[in-house]
Amino acid sequence: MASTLDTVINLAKRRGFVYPCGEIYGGTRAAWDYGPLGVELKENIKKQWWRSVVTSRDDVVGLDSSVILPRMVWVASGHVGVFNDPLTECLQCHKRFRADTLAEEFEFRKHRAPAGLEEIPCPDCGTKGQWTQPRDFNMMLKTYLGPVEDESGLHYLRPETAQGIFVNFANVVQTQRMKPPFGIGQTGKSFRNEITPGNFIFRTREFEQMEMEFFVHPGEDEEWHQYWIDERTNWYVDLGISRENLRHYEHPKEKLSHYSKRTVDIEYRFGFQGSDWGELEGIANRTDFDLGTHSKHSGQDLSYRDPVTNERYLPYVIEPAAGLTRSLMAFLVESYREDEAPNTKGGTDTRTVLGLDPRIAPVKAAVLPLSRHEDLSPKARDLAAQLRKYWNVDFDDAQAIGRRYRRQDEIGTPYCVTVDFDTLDDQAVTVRERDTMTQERVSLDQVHSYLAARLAGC
RNA sequence: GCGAACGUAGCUCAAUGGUAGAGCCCCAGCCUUCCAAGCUGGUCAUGCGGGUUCGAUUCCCGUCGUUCGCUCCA
Repeated sequence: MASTLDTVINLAKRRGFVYPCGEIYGGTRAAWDYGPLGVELKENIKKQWWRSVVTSRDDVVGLDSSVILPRMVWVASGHVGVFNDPLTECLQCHKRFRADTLAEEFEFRKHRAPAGLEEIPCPDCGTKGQWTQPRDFNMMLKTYLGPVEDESGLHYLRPETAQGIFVNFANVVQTQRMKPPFGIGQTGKSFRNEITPGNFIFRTREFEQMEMEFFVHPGEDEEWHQYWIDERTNWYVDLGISRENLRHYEHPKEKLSHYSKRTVDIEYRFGFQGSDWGELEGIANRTDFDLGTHSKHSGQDLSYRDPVTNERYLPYVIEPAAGLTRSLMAFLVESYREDEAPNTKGGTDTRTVLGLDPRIAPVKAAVLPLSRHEDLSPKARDLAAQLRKYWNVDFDDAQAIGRRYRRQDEIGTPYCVTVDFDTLDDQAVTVRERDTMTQERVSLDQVHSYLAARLAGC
């Protein structure tokens, strides 16, 4: 019995949401391309995020910074140090460990130092000193700028979009006259050399983020942290994720990232094998770490002076950092359902439906002539062309009408507009709603306003 | 990256050291056709590269990919 997750992955590939990258050459590991429907869904989610976090607020502005930043940015942020893990492997059981923590723990237990790897037994199988040469695993993708491939041209692709925001903090404060509490939002690609990518589009080396850095007075960080945890959770709920499939995960103190004082993840019940839950978004209190470290390394004072109180301080940062492609996967899993629907033979059939919120549905409406007929198809094409000025609209006159409804249900199209033989007389069409399967007769010149009322916010 | 298992149409599954089949999907046609109907016809596959062999999808090697584990995280 295939899990819902498997079924959804299958649907995503079959209907043109997601394709394996470079498939005709055998594919490339953990990279996926977004097909015609996938890119619509992805852009719609991004648009809703941008609207919710940036443009609908007077205290957040947007930004689009470079993927490749000066190398010093990553030295200052700690990524060059922290993302460099020397790993060693037990030759006996092939388990991998960080060489430095292995040595530290061993020394701690034995109360003596320093320990070489040759004295350390494998924590898993106990074999002593059978280790491979420790090798650096740098999580950042490298590239070389300029014609000569040497150290001077070494740059990194960003592992998070956040740093582009921090290094532009002073620019935004100055040019937009922003005062804390305020935020800077950004969406875009990030890159991490994950050791183990997988779970479909859940963990890929190239991925898309929706991040916002919210700068607050150091005394107000904890309230704002909670505010954004609630705000972001509600966003998922508003777009159709049920609360019981969401949970918060509080990072234990000892496992926090190097920059974080407190981090809470919003997790979704994906239904992975092993553990059901997977992270959608991390909401971190990054304190003044980033502005502080960039002040130090750049020599530019990034503190903020309050014009009223004259207080000068380094703002604390609350960061809701969401994975766009992860949420796309969550919306697919959440909206997938199989209904029983009556068929022409008096029995019932299984109807596959993506119950996507109209705001993120890839196709907003499909125009379907009842049959491929010389009087119907052109009329339907005209209507589709009109509606296409406002939304992404499909036209389909192939095969039986019932089959076409089902095809649209499967990709989450909220409305189907059917042109039939009565249309030729009464100048009206049938509008069928996806979830209720109810039908309403709407005159041709009213179709746009009828749909506009129901597709508000799209 | 390492270890293990697995790679046959878009999907689900057959078969075989000697012409690779089916169902579903898809496409075209018929039908004044409102929920995957019917009828007729059609497209599409042994991941890739070597080797053994008269002949390899089948056996062997490599590679790429998938899944699970180690690790990391949006």
